[in-house]
Amino acid sequence: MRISAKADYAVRAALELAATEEDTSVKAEAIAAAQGIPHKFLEGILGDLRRGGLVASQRGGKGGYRLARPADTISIAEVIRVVDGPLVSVRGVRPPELSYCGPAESLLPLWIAVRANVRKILGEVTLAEVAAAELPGDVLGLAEDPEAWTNP
Amino acid sequence: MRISAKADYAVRAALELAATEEDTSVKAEAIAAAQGIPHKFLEGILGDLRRGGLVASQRGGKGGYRLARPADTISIAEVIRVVDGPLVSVRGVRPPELSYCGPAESLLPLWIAVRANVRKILGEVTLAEVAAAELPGDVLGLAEDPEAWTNP
DNA sequence: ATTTTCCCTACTGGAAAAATAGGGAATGAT
DNA sequence: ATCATTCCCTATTTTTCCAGTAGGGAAAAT
Repeated sequence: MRISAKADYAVRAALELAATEEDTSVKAEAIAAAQGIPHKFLEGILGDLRRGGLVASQRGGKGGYRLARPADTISIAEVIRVVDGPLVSVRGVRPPELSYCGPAESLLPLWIAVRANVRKILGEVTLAEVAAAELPGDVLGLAEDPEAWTNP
Repeated sequence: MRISAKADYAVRAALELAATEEDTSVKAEAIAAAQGIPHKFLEGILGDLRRGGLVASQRGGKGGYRLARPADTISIAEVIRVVDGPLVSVRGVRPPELSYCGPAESLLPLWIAVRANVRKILGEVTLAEVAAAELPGDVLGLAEDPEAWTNP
Protein backbone atom coordinates (compact mmCIF):
# COMPACT_ATOMS: atom_id res chain seq x y z
CA MET A 1 0.00 0.00 0.00
CA ARG A 2 1.80 3.04 -1.21
CA ILE A 3 0.99 6.72 -0.88
CA SER A 4 2.12 8.59 -3.99
CA ALA A 5 4.47 11.55 -4.05
CA LYS A 6 1.67 13.57 -5.56
CA ALA A 7 -0.63 12.92 -2.59
CA ASP A 8 2.14 13.65 -0.12
CA TYR A 9 3.06 16.89 -1.89
CA ALA A 10 -0.57 17.96 -2.16
CA VAL A 11 -1.17 17.55 1.56
CA ARG A 12 2.01 19.40 2.44
CA ALA A 13 1.15 22.25 0.08
CA ALA A 14 -2.33 22.47 1.58
CA LEU A 15 -0.79 22.52 5.05
CA GLU A 16 1.38 25.48 4.10
CA LEU A 17 -1.77 27.30 3.05
CA ALA A 18 -3.56 26.24 6.22
CA ALA A 19 -0.74 27.69 8.29
CA THR A 20 -1.13 31.07 6.63
CA GLU A 21 -3.45 33.79 7.82
CA GLU A 22 -6.80 33.62 6.07
CA ASP A 23 -7.16 35.79 2.98
CA THR A 24 -3.49 36.08 2.35
CA SER A 25 -2.18 34.24 -0.67
CA VAL A 26 1.03 32.30 -0.99
CA LYS A 27 2.98 31.93 -4.23
CA ALA A 28 3.61 28.49 -5.65
CA GLU A 29 7.31 29.20 -5.60
CA ALA A 30 7.20 29.96 -1.88
CA ILE A 31 5.41 26.70 -1.12
CA ALA A 32 7.84 24.80 -3.30
CA ALA A 33 10.80 26.27 -1.47
CA ALA A 34 9.30 25.78 1.99
CA GLN A 35 8.52 22.11 1.42
CA GLY A 36 11.21 21.15 -1.08
CA ILE A 37 8.83 20.30 -3.89
CA PRO A 38 9.77 20.75 -7.58
CA HIS A 39 8.16 24.02 -8.59
CA LYS A 40 6.56 23.02 -11.88
CA PHE A 41 5.34 19.73 -10.52
CA LEU A 42 3.71 21.58 -7.66
CA GLU A 43 1.99 23.95 -10.07
CA GLY A 44 0.21 20.99 -11.62
CA ILE A 45 -0.88 19.77 -8.22
CA LEU A 46 -2.16 23.20 -7.20
CA GLY A 47 -4.14 23.24 -10.45
CA ASP A 48 -5.79 19.97 -9.44
CA LEU A 49 -6.60 21.37 -6.00
CA ARG A 50 -8.11 24.44 -7.58
CA ARG A 51 -10.24 22.46 -10.02
CA GLY A 52 -11.28 20.29 -7.09
CA GLY A 53 -12.52 23.37 -5.28
CA LEU A 54 -10.11 23.18 -2.38
CA VAL A 55 -7.96 26.19 -3.16
CA ALA A 56 -8.52 29.52 -4.86
CA SER A 57 -5.93 31.33 -6.91
CA GLN A 58 -5.06 34.83 -7.94
CA ARG A 59 -2.78 35.85 -10.79
CA GLY A 60 -0.46 38.76 -11.08
CA GLY A 61 1.88 40.71 -8.89
CA LYS A 62 0.34 40.06 -5.48
CA GLY A 63 -1.09 36.73 -6.58
CA GLY A 64 -0.80 33.24 -5.18
CA TYR A 65 -2.93 30.51 -3.66
CA ARG A 66 -5.13 30.26 -0.59
CA LEU A 67 -7.60 27.72 0.76
CA ALA A 68 -11.08 28.04 -0.68
CA ARG A 69 -12.64 26.95 2.64
CA PRO A 70 -11.62 27.19 6.30
CA ALA A 71 -8.82 24.78 7.12
CA ASP A 72 -10.90 23.04 9.78
CA THR A 73 -13.47 21.96 7.16
CA ILE A 74 -11.00 20.22 4.83
CA SER A 75 -9.95 16.65 5.63
CA ILE A 76 -6.74 15.02 4.54
CA ALA A 77 -8.82 12.44 2.67
CA GLU A 78 -10.39 15.17 0.55
CA VAL A 79 -7.02 16.49 -0.50
CA ILE A 80 -5.77 13.05 -1.49
CA ARG A 81 -8.93 12.18 -3.41
CA VAL A 82 -8.74 15.37 -5.43
CA VAL A 83 -5.24 14.68 -6.71
CA ASP A 84 -5.13 10.89 -6.71
CA GLY A 85 -8.67 9.63 -7.10
CA PRO A 86 -9.92 6.82 -4.85
CA LEU A 87 -8.32 6.68 -1.41
CA VAL A 88 -7.80 2.90 -1.58
CA SER A 89 -7.72 0.65 -4.62
CA VAL A 90 -6.83 -2.94 -5.40
CA ARG A 91 -5.17 -3.52 -8.78
CA GLY A 92 -6.35 -0.03 -9.67
CA VAL A 93 -10.05 -0.57 -9.01
CA ARG A 94 -12.16 0.38 -6.00
CA PRO A 95 -12.96 -2.49 -3.64
CA PRO A 96 -16.72 -2.55 -4.39
CA GLU A 97 -15.96 -3.28 -8.05
CA LEU A 98 -13.96 -6.40 -7.21
CA SER A 99 -15.27 -9.92 -7.33
CA TYR A 100 -13.67 -12.95 -5.77
CA CYS A 101 -14.57 -16.61 -5.87
CA GLY A 102 -13.97 -19.73 -3.83
CA PRO A 103 -11.91 -19.41 -0.65
CA ALA A 104 -11.08 -15.81 -1.59
CA GLU A 105 -14.66 -14.61 -1.25
CA SER A 106 -14.09 -13.04 2.16
CA LEU A 107 -11.23 -11.03 0.80
CA LEU A 108 -13.67 -8.39 -0.37
CA PRO A 109 -15.05 -7.56 3.09
CA LEU A 110 -11.48 -7.53 4.32
CA TRP A 111 -10.42 -4.85 1.84
CA ILE A 112 -13.59 -2.96 2.69
CA ALA A 113 -12.65 -3.06 6.36
CA VAL A 114 -9.18 -1.77 5.60
CA ARG A 115 -10.60 1.04 3.54
CA ALA A 116 -13.11 1.94 6.24
CA ASN A 117 -10.31 2.16 8.75
CA VAL A 118 -8.17 4.37 6.55
CA ARG A 119 -11.16 6.57 5.88
CA LYS A 120 -11.89 6.89 9.55
CA ILE A 121 -8.50 8.42 10.15
CA LEU A 122 -7.87 10.48 7.04
CA GLY A 123 -11.50 11.56 6.88
CA GLU A 124 -11.69 12.93 10.39
CA VAL A 125 -8.34 14.70 10.55
CA THR A 126 -8.39 18.21 9.11
CA LEU A 127 -5.72 20.46 7.68
CA ALA A 128 -6.17 22.78 10.66
CA GLU A 129 -5.44 20.00 13.11
CA VAL A 130 -2.28 18.81 11.38
CA ALA A 131 -0.99 22.32 10.77
CA ALA A 132 -1.50 23.16 14.45
CA ALA A 133 0.05 19.83 15.51
CA GLU A 134 -3.15 18.96 17.37
CA LEU A 135 -4.20 15.55 16.15
CA PRO A 136 -7.46 14.11 17.50
CA GLY A 137 -7.16 11.91 20.56
CA ASP A 138 -7.79 8.56 18.90
CA VAL A 139 -5.23 9.24 16.18
CA LEU A 140 -2.70 10.41 18.71
CA GLY A 141 -3.35 7.25 20.66
CA LEU A 142 -2.38 5.14 17.66
CA ALA A 143 0.68 7.23 16.88
CA GLU A 144 1.95 7.25 20.45
CA ASP A 145 2.28 3.50 20.70
CA PRO A 146 6.03 2.82 20.36
CA GLU A 147 5.13 -0.41 18.60
CA ALA A 148 3.70 1.65 15.74
CA TRP A 149 7.13 3.09 15.02
CA THR A 150 9.02 -0.19 14.75
CA ASN A 151 9.86 -1.44 11.34
CA PRO A 152 8.31 -4.74 10.43
CA MET B 1 -3.20 3.93 -1.46
CA ARG B 2 -3.08 1.10 -3.87
CA ILE B 3 -2.75 -2.62 -3.31
CA SER B 4 -0.77 -4.22 -6.15
CA ALA B 5 -1.94 -7.04 -8.36
CA LYS B 6 0.93 -9.09 -7.06
CA ALA B 7 -0.21 -8.74 -3.44
CA ASP B 8 -3.80 -9.53 -4.37
CA TYR B 9 -2.75 -12.59 -6.36
CA ALA B 10 -0.43 -13.79 -3.61
CA VAL B 11 -3.15 -13.67 -0.98
CA ARG B 12 -5.63 -15.43 -3.24
CA ALA B 13 -3.13 -18.16 -4.07
CA ALA B 14 -2.36 -18.62 -0.39
CA LEU B 15 -6.09 -18.85 0.32
CA GLU B 16 -6.45 -21.63 -2.23
CA LEU B 17 -3.74 -23.51 -0.37
CA ALA B 18 -5.34 -22.75 2.98
CA ALA B 19 -8.61 -24.21 1.73
CA THR B 20 -6.92 -27.51 0.86
CA GLU B 21 -6.48 -30.38 3.25
CA GLU B 22 -3.14 -30.22 5.00
CA ASP B 23 -0.33 -32.22 3.38
CA THR B 24 -1.89 -32.31 -0.03
CA SER B 25 -0.24 -30.22 -2.67
CA VAL B 26 -1.87 -28.11 -5.35
CA LYS B 27 -0.35 -27.44 -8.75
CA ALA B 28 0.36 -23.88 -9.79
CA GLU B 29 -1.76 -24.42 -12.87
CA ALA B 30 -4.73 -25.43 -10.72
CA ILE B 31 -4.44 -22.32 -8.58
CA ALA B 32 -4.09 -20.16 -11.67
CA ALA B 33 -7.24 -21.63 -13.17
CA ALA B 34 -9.24 -21.42 -9.94
CA GLN B 35 -8.43 -17.76 -9.35
CA GLY B 36 -7.95 -16.53 -12.90
CA ILE B 37 -4.30 -15.58 -12.47
CA PRO B 38 -1.80 -15.74 -15.36
CA HIS B 39 0.03 -19.03 -14.86
CA LYS B 40 3.60 -17.91 -15.35
CA PHE B 41 3.12 -14.77 -13.33
CA LEU B 42 1.75 -16.87 -10.50
CA GLU B 43 4.77 -19.16 -10.64
CA GLY B 44 6.97 -16.18 -9.85
CA ILE B 45 4.78 -15.22 -6.92
CA LEU B 46 4.77 -18.76 -5.55
CA GLY B 47 8.56 -18.69 -5.79
CA ASP B 48 8.59 -15.56 -3.61
CA LEU B 49 6.28 -17.20 -1.10
CA ARG B 50 8.51 -20.24 -0.96
CA ARG B 51 11.69 -18.20 -0.47
CA GLY B 52 9.78 -16.27 2.21
CA GLY B 53 9.10 -19.52 4.03
CA LEU B 54 5.35 -19.43 3.70
CA VAL B 55 4.85 -22.28 1.25
CA ALA B 56 6.66 -25.51 0.50
CA SER B 57 6.92 -27.08 -2.92
CA GLN B 58 7.37 -30.45 -4.48
CA ARG B 59 8.44 -31.17 -8.04
CA GLY B 60 7.44 -33.96 -10.35
CA GLY B 61 4.31 -35.85 -11.23
CA LYS B 62 2.43 -35.53 -7.95
CA GLY B 63 4.08 -32.24 -7.14
CA GLY B 64 2.65 -28.85 -6.31
CA TYR B 65 2.52 -26.34 -3.49
CA ARG B 66 1.26 -26.38 0.08
CA LEU B 67 1.49 -24.06 3.07
CA ALA B 68 4.66 -24.41 5.10
CA ARG B 69 2.79 -23.62 8.33
CA PRO B 70 -0.78 -24.05 9.56
CA ALA B 71 -3.14 -21.59 7.91
CA ASP B 72 -4.17 -20.11 11.25
CA THR B 73 -0.61 -18.98 11.95
CA ILE B 74 -0.16 -16.98 8.74
CA SER B 75 -1.52 -13.44 8.61
CA ILE B 76 -2.51 -11.58 5.47
CA ALA B 77 0.13 -8.98 6.31
CA GLU B 78 2.84 -11.62 6.20
CA VAL B 79 1.83 -12.71 2.74
CA ILE B 80 1.82 -9.17 1.42
CA ARG B 81 5.17 -8.31 2.99
CA VAL B 82 6.82 -11.33 1.44
CA VAL B 83 5.86 -10.40 -2.11
CA ASP B 84 5.66 -6.62 -1.91
CA GLY B 85 7.96 -5.49 0.87
CA PRO B 86 6.74 -2.88 3.36
CA LEU B 87 3.01 -2.90 4.02
CA VAL B 88 2.68 0.87 3.79
CA SER B 89 5.03 3.38 2.19
CA VAL B 90 5.00 7.07 1.29
CA ARG B 91 6.79 7.94 -1.95
CA GLY B 92 8.34 4.51 -1.75
CA VAL B 93 9.89 4.87 1.70
CA ARG B 94 8.68 3.62 5.06
CA PRO B 95 7.09 6.26 7.29
CA PRO B 96 9.84 6.24 9.95
CA GLU B 97 12.38 7.30 7.31
CA LEU B 98 10.41 10.40 6.38
CA SER B 99 11.08 13.89 7.65
CA TYR B 100 8.78 16.85 7.42
CA CYS B 101 9.20 20.48 8.36
CA GLY B 102 7.07 23.47 9.23
CA PRO B 103 3.31 22.97 9.33
CA ALA B 104 3.75 19.48 7.86
CA GLU B 105 5.55 18.14 10.89
CA SER B 106 2.52 16.34 12.26
CA LEU B 107 2.09 14.53 9.01
CA LEU B 108 4.54 11.89 10.14
CA PRO B 109 2.54 10.75 13.19
CA LEU B 110 -0.51 10.75 10.95
CA TRP B 111 1.02 8.31 8.47
CA ILE B 112 2.23 6.25 11.42
CA ALA B 113 -1.31 6.09 12.74
CA VAL B 114 -2.62 5.00 9.35
CA ARG B 115 -0.01 2.31 9.14
CA ALA B 116 -0.74 1.11 12.66
CA ASN B 117 -4.39 0.79 11.78
CA VAL B 118 -3.72 -1.15 8.60
CA ARG B 119 -1.36 -3.41 10.48
CA LYS B 120 -3.92 -4.05 13.16
CA ILE B 121 -6.33 -5.47 10.61
CA LEU B 122 -4.05 -7.27 8.18
CA GLY B 123 -1.82 -8.50 10.97
CA GLU B 124 -4.55 -10.11 13.00
CA VAL B 125 -6.53 -11.75 10.22
CA THR B 126 -5.21 -15.16 9.19
CA LEU B 127 -5.49 -17.17 6.00
CA ALA B 128 -7.60 -19.71 7.88
CA GLU B 129 -10.14 -17.08 8.88
CA VAL B 130 -10.55 -15.64 5.41
CA ALA B 131 -10.68 -19.04 3.74
CA ALA B 132 -13.38 -20.14 6.18
CA ALA B 133 -15.26 -16.85 5.77
CA GLU B 134 -14.96 -16.25 9.51
CA LEU B 135 -13.46 -12.82 9.94
CA PRO B 136 -12.73 -11.63 13.49
CA GLY B 137 -15.49 -9.64 15.19
CA ASP B 138 -13.89 -6.21 14.98
CA VAL B 139 -13.10 -6.58 11.30
CA LEU B 140 -16.58 -7.83 10.57
CA GLY B 141 -17.93 -4.86 12.45
CA LEU B 142 -16.11 -2.50 10.11
CA ALA B 143 -17.14 -4.41 7.01
CA GLU B 144 -20.79 -4.65 7.99
CA ASP B 145 -21.35 -0.91 8.15
CA PRO B 146 -23.23 -0.06 4.93
CA GLU B 147 -21.40 3.25 4.92
CA ALA B 148 -18.16 1.35 4.31
CA TRP B 149 -19.47 0.10 0.97
CA THR B 150 -20.47 3.47 -0.48
CA ASN B 151 -18.16 5.00 -2.99
CA PRO B 152 -16.66 8.31 -1.94
C1' DA C 1 3.89 48.74 -20.71
C1' DT C 2 6.06 45.77 -17.89
C1' DT C 3 6.51 42.57 -14.44
C1' DT C 4 4.68 39.08 -11.94
C1' DT C 5 2.27 35.00 -11.34
C1' DC C 6 -0.89 31.68 -12.41
C1' DC C 7 -2.38 28.54 -16.22
C1' DC C 8 -2.36 25.22 -19.95
C1' DT C 9 -0.61 21.66 -23.10
C1' DA C 10 2.55 18.67 -24.30
C1' DC C 11 6.12 15.58 -23.67
C1' DT C 12 9.96 12.86 -21.77
C1' DG C 13 12.56 9.81 -19.22
C1' DG C 14 12.60 6.19 -16.38
C1' DA C 15 11.14 2.97 -13.19
C1' DA C 16 8.12 -0.25 -11.74
C1' DA C 17 4.24 -3.35 -12.59
C1' DA C 18 2.38 -7.09 -15.17
C1' DA C 19 3.03 -10.56 -17.97
C1' DT C 20 5.57 -13.82 -21.29
C1' DA C 21 9.09 -17.18 -23.01
C1' DG C 22 12.08 -20.96 -22.87
C1' DG C 23 14.50 -24.22 -21.05
C1' DG C 24 16.91 -26.77 -16.91
C1' DA C 25 16.39 -29.79 -12.69
C1' DA C 26 14.02 -32.75 -9.75
C1' DT C 27 10.43 -36.24 -9.01
C1' DG C 28 7.28 -40.09 -9.78
C1' DA C 29 5.34 -43.43 -12.92
C1' DT C 30 5.90 -46.84 -16.50
C1' DA D 1 16.06 -46.29 -18.08
C1' DT D 2 12.85 -43.49 -19.93
C1' DC D 3 9.35 -40.39 -19.99
C1' DA D 4 5.92 -37.17 -18.58
C1' DT D 5 5.13 -33.90 -15.21
C1' DT D 6 5.95 -30.05 -12.51
C1' DC D 7 8.56 -26.90 -10.23
C1' DC D 8 12.51 -23.63 -10.91
C1' DC D 9 15.39 -20.02 -12.84
C1' DT D 10 16.75 -16.26 -15.93
C1' DA D 11 15.79 -13.20 -19.25
C1' DT D 12 12.86 -10.35 -22.00
C1' DT D 13 8.93 -7.91 -23.22
C1' DT D 14 5.12 -5.02 -22.89
C1' DT D 15 2.67 -1.78 -20.73
C1' DT D 16 1.52 1.60 -17.62
C1' DC D 17 2.08 5.19 -14.70
C1' DC D 18 4.81 8.16 -11.88
C1' DA D 19 7.63 12.14 -11.43
C1' DG D 20 9.43 15.77 -13.44
C1' DT D 21 10.44 19.22 -17.43
C1' DA D 22 9.62 22.83 -20.99
C1' DG D 23 7.67 26.72 -23.00
C1' DG D 24 4.61 29.86 -23.69
C1' DG D 25 -0.20 32.20 -23.06
C1' DA D 26 -3.55 34.82 -20.04
C1' DA D 27 -4.71 37.65 -16.21
C1' DA D 28 -3.67 41.04 -12.72
C1' DA D 29 -1.02 44.59 -10.32
C1' DT D 30 2.32 48.40 -10.50
